[in-house]
Amino acid sequence: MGSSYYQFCPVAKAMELLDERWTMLIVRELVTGSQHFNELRRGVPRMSPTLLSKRLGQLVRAGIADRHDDDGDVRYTLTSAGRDLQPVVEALGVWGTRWIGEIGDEDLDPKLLLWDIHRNIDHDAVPVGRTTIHFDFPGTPAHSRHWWLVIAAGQADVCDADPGFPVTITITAALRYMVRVWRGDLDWRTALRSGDVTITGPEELRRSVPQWFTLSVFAPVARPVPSASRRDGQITS
Amino acid sequence: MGSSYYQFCPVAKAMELLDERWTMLIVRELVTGSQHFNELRRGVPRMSPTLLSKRLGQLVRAGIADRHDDDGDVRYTLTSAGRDLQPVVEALGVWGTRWIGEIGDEDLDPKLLLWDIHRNIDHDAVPVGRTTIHFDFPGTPAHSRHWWLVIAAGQADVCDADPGFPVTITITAALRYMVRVWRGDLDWRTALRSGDVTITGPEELRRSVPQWFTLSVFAPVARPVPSASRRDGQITS
DNA sequence: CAGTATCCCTTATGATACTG
DNA sequence: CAGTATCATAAGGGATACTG
Repeated sequence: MGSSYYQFCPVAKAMELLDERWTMLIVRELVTGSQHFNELRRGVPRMSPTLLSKRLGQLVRAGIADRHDDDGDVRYTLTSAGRDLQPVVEALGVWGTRWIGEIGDEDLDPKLLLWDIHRNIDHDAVPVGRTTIHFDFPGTPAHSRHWWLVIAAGQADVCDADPGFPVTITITAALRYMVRVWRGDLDWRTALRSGDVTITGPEELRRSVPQWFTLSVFAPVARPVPSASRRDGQITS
Repeated sequence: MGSSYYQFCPVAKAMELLDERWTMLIVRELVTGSQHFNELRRGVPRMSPTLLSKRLGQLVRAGIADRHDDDGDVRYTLTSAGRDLQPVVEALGVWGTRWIGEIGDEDLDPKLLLWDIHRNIDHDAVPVGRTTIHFDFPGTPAHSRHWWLVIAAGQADVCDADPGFPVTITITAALRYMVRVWRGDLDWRTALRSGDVTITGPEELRRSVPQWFTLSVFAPVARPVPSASRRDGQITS
């Protein structure tokens, strides 16, 4: 539920609804456009379905989301109040981008990365016809090392098994580097020049590959100047 | 600690640090300028000192706050990362102001209201010399019905007992209405005209009283148009 | 697809009292 | 002033299996 702070301050009233674990991530997913239960789940894979269900119920009761059941086709959408949370999500993302650059190994989830990437393909930049991109993350455990992105007809599908189509382009990179590129911590040019990310395939395509992907919306956020001494860090206690 | 979401998304990384109960309220207090432990406590009176202490430690470890101990004089201040949270606090406050207009009786804490008001006196608007404002909240339990604000020499003090000075002005209102004025849900003019708030004292002063107070920073926030049907509400489950 | 049903268990938090 | 110490309770949340 999010128990009360017993304050009339609007920040407190807002946090009563929003400060529970996972809640803002679900709002983020809804802002991003996910609507179906299992679609939402993919954005918060470590959350149990029970808890997701509970949180969605809370968001509906709070007037932030609506549940539409059109004959078995259930969708969750944001209400106007929910849509108005976008600035909050953005402010959080900007802050997180600026001040939490250190990502732990446990945070590097390839499935989540592919899920993000597939939602942000620039279909106008990708060649017409079917394009199959093979991602190879050396250093990542075998079962999640290889991924395929099949792009066709303005649609993109993620596969964790070889779909069998001829591979157009292969992108090879330690998962961490690919994530850094996605987040905008590292730009394509630098990553490619240093060899931390490698693109394999026909010369004439290779150059345009970076344009196929629209990176994280937070990628363009200006990083703080690395001042004299700063302590970064997660809360560890 | 705020356990991990195991996501590289900056929103998730930010919420790992910020989504624990009370944390954003402490950040709000720090943004507002409170520094001393007991000063911070006044802003979060329902929080136990143990928990406040713990949260402050977490904020320090997270690089959001600094603890300065100058010879026993302990102060907490925001780091540059912490100061950069102001947009987040503001976005939350704006959202809360727009979408959570229904304040429960339990949220109407007169002490908190006076504490807020006293921090936001427009000393240039208040008469020179000593000004004593008596707040009377009929309907509020006897022990917290009467409050005094003593303003002098650019300083304001809150008293829950009669300080004995001659009262310059008395403001009488149900606590709820005074809170609504403070939050900007109700403007002075309307409140005075309807009689929900009454100002007693010398005619020439009465008119200027509203100018003495700078209301909540969120008071000017535009409220959403009250559309056809909307369900407001707290999470109640 | 869209959730429920259980079960367990840590831990977060509230309340209160005390200290250098 | 600036916290610690202690304690007990509730509940929040993780894991897993199951259902119409």
